[in-house]
Amino acid sequence: MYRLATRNVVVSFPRWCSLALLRRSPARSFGAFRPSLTLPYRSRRLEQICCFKNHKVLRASSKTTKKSKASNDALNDKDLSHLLWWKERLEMCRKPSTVQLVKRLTYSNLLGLDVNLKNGSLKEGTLNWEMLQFKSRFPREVLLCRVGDFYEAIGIDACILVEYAGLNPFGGLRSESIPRAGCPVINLRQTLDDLTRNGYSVCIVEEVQGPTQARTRKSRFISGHAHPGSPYVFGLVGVDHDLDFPEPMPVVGISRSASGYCINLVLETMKTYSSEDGLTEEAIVAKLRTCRCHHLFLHASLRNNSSGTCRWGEFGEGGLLWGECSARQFEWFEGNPVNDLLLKVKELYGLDDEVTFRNVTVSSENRPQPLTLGTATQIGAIPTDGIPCLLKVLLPSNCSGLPVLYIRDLLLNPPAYEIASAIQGEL
DNA sequence: GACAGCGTTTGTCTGT
DNA sequence: ACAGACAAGCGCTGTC
Repeated sequence: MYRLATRNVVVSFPRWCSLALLRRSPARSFGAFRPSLTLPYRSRRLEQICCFKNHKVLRASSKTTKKSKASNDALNDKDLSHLLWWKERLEMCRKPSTVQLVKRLTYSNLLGLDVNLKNGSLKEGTLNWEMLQFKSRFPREVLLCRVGDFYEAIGIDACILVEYAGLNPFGGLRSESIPRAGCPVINLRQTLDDLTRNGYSVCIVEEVQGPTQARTRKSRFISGHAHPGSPYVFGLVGVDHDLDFPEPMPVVGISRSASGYCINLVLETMKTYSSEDGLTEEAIVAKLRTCRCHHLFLHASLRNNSSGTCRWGEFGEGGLLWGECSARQFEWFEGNPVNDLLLKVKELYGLDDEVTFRNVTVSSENRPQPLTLGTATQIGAIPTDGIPCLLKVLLPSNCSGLPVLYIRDLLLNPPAYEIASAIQGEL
């Protein structure tokens, strides 16, 4: 018995390692992304890792331990950062059924599958293994895999589906199987809307249509992605049905420069980016509050305040921006505020390094400064309790959608005088 | 190896 | 009118 346990300790080390590292994650952390977990750091945690008791692993047979090892071989530092990212999101799940499902996860592979549970096999050639390959290509997207008349998700993705798409777990909560959930093909649009509305990107895997040889699985391929502000199109647009394209949601990066605060907006769908520098803290908070962003990245330069404490938000400076950001999900990034943000976007959307983004920054010469938060609030350009909404007064009651956003954007970011005159002339 | 059973959602059918 | 069974396609599991 002792020999078996000892053997499990050695063989299962990678799994324990990842689990122990994940357990160090604080209960509440604003920066979802952490720099790579370095090897020296791993060494320092070795003692804790070896003392970490996982009775489930100790109970496992040598056969299942072998399965665990197989699923861990490919787990690297980057995968760990992705798993940390998912773990933080899963900790926010509140539905009782989701909470129960999350307990069945192990963070030893990108899908969070416990290979010791029923249907948890990651053996090469199985559907789970194939889904893991797809997941590793887009680790921060929810993976929906077409299986017959359903789109199915397993592990972490199934938990997200249950929490945000209102689906029921496969086999209910009594099942001793891995978390699984799915929606019928006809409900894909609704499910994608639910996920993207909650800020998640989705990777959709289709199966090749047509007959297959007996006792062989269908071939599958990634047919597309759905992002917040960028709908999934493949197979959803019919001859008699128009797809409603929402306003694109940018990835936003905020940094500090010698001339003030800087905001960089990247639109993946358009492959464009724009930068605005020299903003006051109030102006950048106003921009943040009026911009629905897909992902928010904060540059390390924000942490180096003039007090020299490296504690952002302390002693007032940056406090307003900190208050705005701390209520949101964000990640820290370092390096060049533009180039490294673009790298993050490529990583996020699974784009090749060769993909280029066009700079569409509009020159701020001869252009009025954008409204500060205080002004925008007082005139009712930003919805505020007790202050009438200016846009509702200016525009007809039946006016909604893009026109409202356009006018609001004009108010918050006044164009150059000649452009403003031209717009006035047209009206 | 062959085969039955199971299962996400939802519309349809059947029985009470 | 209502409740329950069933089907859809696929892959996995368990049994023989």
